[in-house]
Amino acid sequence: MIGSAGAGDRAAASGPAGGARRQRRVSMADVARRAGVSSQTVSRVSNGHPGVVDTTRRQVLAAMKELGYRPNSAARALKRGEFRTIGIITFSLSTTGNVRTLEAIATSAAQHGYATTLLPVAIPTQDEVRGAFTRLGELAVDAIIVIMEVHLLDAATVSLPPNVGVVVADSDAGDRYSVVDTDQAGGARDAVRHLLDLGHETVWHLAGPEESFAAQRRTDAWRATLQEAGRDVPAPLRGDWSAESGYRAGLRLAQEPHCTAIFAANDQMALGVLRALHESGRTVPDQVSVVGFDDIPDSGSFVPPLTTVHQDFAEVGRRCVEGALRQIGSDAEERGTTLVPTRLVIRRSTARPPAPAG
Amino acid sequence: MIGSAGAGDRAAASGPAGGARRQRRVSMADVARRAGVSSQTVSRVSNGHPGVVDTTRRQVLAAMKELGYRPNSAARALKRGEFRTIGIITFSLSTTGNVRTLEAIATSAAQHGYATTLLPVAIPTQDEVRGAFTRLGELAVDAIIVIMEVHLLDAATVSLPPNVGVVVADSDAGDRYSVVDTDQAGGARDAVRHLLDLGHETVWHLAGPEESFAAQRRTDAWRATLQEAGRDVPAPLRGDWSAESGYRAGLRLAQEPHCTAIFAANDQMALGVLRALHESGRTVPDQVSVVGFDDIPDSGSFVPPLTTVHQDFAEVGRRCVEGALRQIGSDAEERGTTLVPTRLVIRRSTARPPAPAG
DNA sequence: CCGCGCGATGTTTACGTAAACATCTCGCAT
DNA sequence: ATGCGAGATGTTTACGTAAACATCGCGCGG
Repeated sequence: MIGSAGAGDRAAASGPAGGARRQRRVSMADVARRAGVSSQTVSRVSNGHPGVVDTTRRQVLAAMKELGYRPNSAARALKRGEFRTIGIITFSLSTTGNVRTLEAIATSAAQHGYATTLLPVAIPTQDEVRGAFTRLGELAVDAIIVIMEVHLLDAATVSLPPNVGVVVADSDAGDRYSVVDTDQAGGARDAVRHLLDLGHETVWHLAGPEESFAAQRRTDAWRATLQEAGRDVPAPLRGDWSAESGYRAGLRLAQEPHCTAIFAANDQMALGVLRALHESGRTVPDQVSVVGFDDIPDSGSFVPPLTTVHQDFAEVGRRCVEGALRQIGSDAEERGTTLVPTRLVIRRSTARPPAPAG
Repeated sequence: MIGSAGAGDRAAASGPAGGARRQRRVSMADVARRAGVSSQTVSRVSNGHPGVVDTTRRQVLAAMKELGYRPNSAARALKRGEFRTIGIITFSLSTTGNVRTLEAIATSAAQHGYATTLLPVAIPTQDEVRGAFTRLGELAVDAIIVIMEVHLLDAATVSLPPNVGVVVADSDAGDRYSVVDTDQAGGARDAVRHLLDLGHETVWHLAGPEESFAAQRRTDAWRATLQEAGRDVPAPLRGDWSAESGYRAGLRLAQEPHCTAIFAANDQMALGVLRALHESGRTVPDQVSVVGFDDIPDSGSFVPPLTTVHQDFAEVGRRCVEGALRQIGSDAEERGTTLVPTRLVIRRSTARPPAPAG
């Protein structure tokens, strides 16, 4: 109702030309004229400032509605010197973790009255990243959240806009940036201990790609946990996070007669491992136990439902935003790493190892 | 190098205070002073306008570099009346399709020099959607792309900013908006025909949620294809896109003795169906064939690898951006629907039906 | 040899908002 | 009764950019 009335008014005002959509926007001055007040009063109403008597406020609000007034955020940003926007740099959104973190960031930012500008970096080369930062520098953002391996960010650092804070998710650059991350090590340790507690002699590992710090930390914790327990450390296999790479690795693991427990660095690769084991005739969990990492929504529907390490991506996103806003507020750079705890979700892909043959 | 030099200069200029990050930004006036020209000349250089002699241009560029100048996009947007930004309204990013479309949109927009502002709508109520549109109206966007079921958009329409074009993905509102969508009907028809061609008597259907037009269209096409072929149309089951709901439906389908072919409305539900069939002792594809929809990256690693309908989300995203830019350029609203074709990917979850028992 | 014209550059102004400052109008205390 | 102060509202100005308009200088033709 309201909206259409406004539209009607404006169409009428635009004269016989009609249909033109890009006529001048309704400004505070227009509202002020209509309401019979000054534009400053309109501004006060618009921003909820005190010191406007109730009758006046109502008049202004009425005028706003009639005209369909919307604040011009460009002018507002220019005047205030801030954009109320957070920029997000991210790699491809093909991994669940990135997506869920992104979603949480956007949601959390919105709750704080901030918009989010998305800057995907198609190819993870330093040139691409630097380009993204350059574009961000020209963009209207008050802070930047980076969801990516930070070593690709090094060369780009120099072109970082000097006035914006940076928060990095999923990285180890706590010495240079404010980092929010899942407690990869703790999660991996829980996964390995779970398998050892079940009675497995050792745990094989399907690692994520070399360039991922998250993958590296999971691998390190896997190795450390085995060593602490005095177990053999089998050579880890390496995948690229994809189910397909998990499948290939799984085929090889299926050939290892002593392999009774596998810790895959993410759920998608675990999915591939499950398929490979299934096709190789090795049953899960009776002959081989499998643990994943992430707890993606589908993992409860794998065959069998996957025991995995739950990551609280929402919390990661929330803390990223908090960190970004804190930096915006304080004008001071932050450093250091915040870890978000994980939780082991035990389903049906893990069990006690089979009784030793012979 | 360049960046750090600029930072050094500015730190020096800022005097002994040091460390303050939110000093005033370098403006065109600063650059102009440094280069010994007028700010208008700086503007011309900055925007690549002709009519600046080469030596002057070089001086200006040098001054920009020295000072670390970055255009203020707020002022630019205010002056130009456009933001070079596309707003994206989307539901939760839990479905692969939305995510991949989003990614394609952001990438494509960036290639056209446009930024993308993300506006997630947590709860798909009309109030939420309207709120999102209100926020977008205040946001700095030249066009809006909506990735959601459009009927939730109806009530919000009235508060649509009058100057921005709207493109909708995944909807049937071609009469009111410019819509880009996957050819749901064609894909569903291909899936069903594939199963019929294999010799199945009929095809059971696990539909998506009622409120999804995509789901509805897939269901309609499934029914129509069966009817065209003169087959029985079993009552469709309904899921909510999740693997878990697919599992529940799958358990019921496993009880149907005549059910030899299942068309699930998306891959995730198909995953759940596969698990349910497996646990019920019905082998895929020997006893039951299953087809999904989407071709998510993991579907090739399901057990067995899933035959599914591939959606070209990248193309959908690209066309959304093209449509949005066209509307920005022409100041005219567009309507009508653009369909992006699908492709049936045949893997190993489909086969000829088992020979009739007895 | 002078002026015309064009290309290069400078100056003015407006975009819409909101802070800072100015003014105005009451009510209340003296 | 009157003046003072607090609260309500109006006026001025600046944010950084870029269009529109103004000016300057130089080369070339008459």
